[in-house]
Amino acid sequence: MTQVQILSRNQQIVLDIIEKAKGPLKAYSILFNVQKKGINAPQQIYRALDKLIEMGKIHKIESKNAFVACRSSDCEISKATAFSICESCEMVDEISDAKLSKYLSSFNHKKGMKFKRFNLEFFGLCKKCK
Amino acid sequence: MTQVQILSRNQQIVLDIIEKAKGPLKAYSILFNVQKKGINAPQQIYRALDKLIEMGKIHKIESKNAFVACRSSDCEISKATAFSICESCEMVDEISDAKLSKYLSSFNHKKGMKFKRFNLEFFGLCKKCK
DNA sequence: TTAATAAACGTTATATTATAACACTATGTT
DNA sequence: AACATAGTGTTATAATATAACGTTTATTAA
Ligand SMILES: [Zn+2]
Ligand SMILES: [Zn+2]
Ligand SMILES: [Zn+2]
Ligand SMILES: [Zn+2]
Repeated sequence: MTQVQILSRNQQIVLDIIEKAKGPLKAYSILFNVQKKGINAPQQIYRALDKLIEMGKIHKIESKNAFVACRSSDCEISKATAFSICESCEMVDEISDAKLSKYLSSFNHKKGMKFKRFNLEFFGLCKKCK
Repeated sequence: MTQVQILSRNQQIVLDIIEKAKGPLKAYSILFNVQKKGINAPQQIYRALDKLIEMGKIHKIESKNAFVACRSSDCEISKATAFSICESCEMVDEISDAKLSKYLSSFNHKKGMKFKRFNLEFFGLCKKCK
């Protein structure tokens, strides 16, 4: 019974912007885009971002300090994320590959760690930029 | 014929600190540690860090904005990096697993990207913290 | 060896990313 | 109503990173 998540006003505003964007968005660029809607401070953005990440609605691209909407509906609360990132045009694409995900999820480091989560970022040139 | 890399003064100072550290170091914590050696500005740290990363002597842990020394001598110029990160004690351990590395290096995203590089970060609890 | 080129350095200033702290408001439960 | 929880708005500040400029040192090649 997956309950429909109800978003707060600010969360919805921030999510809308990220979902409409063609590429990853930075927190302060989101902020500038929503000032007309009465959001004035970074805190309001970062709070919304945190919650949206928790819910798995968006992901943070760590190497870019930027945020993208989750495109894979089966992406279980951001526990296993993979992205391809173009080093030329900055395009980011979420990778949903069941085999990859399974392979990594079952990977256990020898030294005694049991992983709860991973994030994988591939870098290269996209089709367009190649 | 792998030539011995000669490091500049500042690069050597920064590398020494990172290599001696038990865990990942932040740029500004490196800075505070080397002020006695006459390094006064963030630029000097960041420049050294950039070069050391290029050389594959250190890696950046993207999710922490912190830097660790490379422990795997065969880590080819930071093209294929994987880490395990403890969410409790902040410990970071570089993973050298030939199979994993091979698997990921040969992974090609469907949408036409040919990857040059990847970075993988696993999160969980280390032996000690479990 | 000297001129040219590239790499590293030192410094000041500034941009970018992120969090702390506090008072207030809305919402749902007992 | 009393309480707890989540969200909001705001001001201030911390932490991370780069721009720009001029100088110095090392490397190369004429
Ligand atoms: Zn996702
Ligand atoms: Zn591209
Ligand atoms: Zn390495
Ligand atoms: Zn630990």
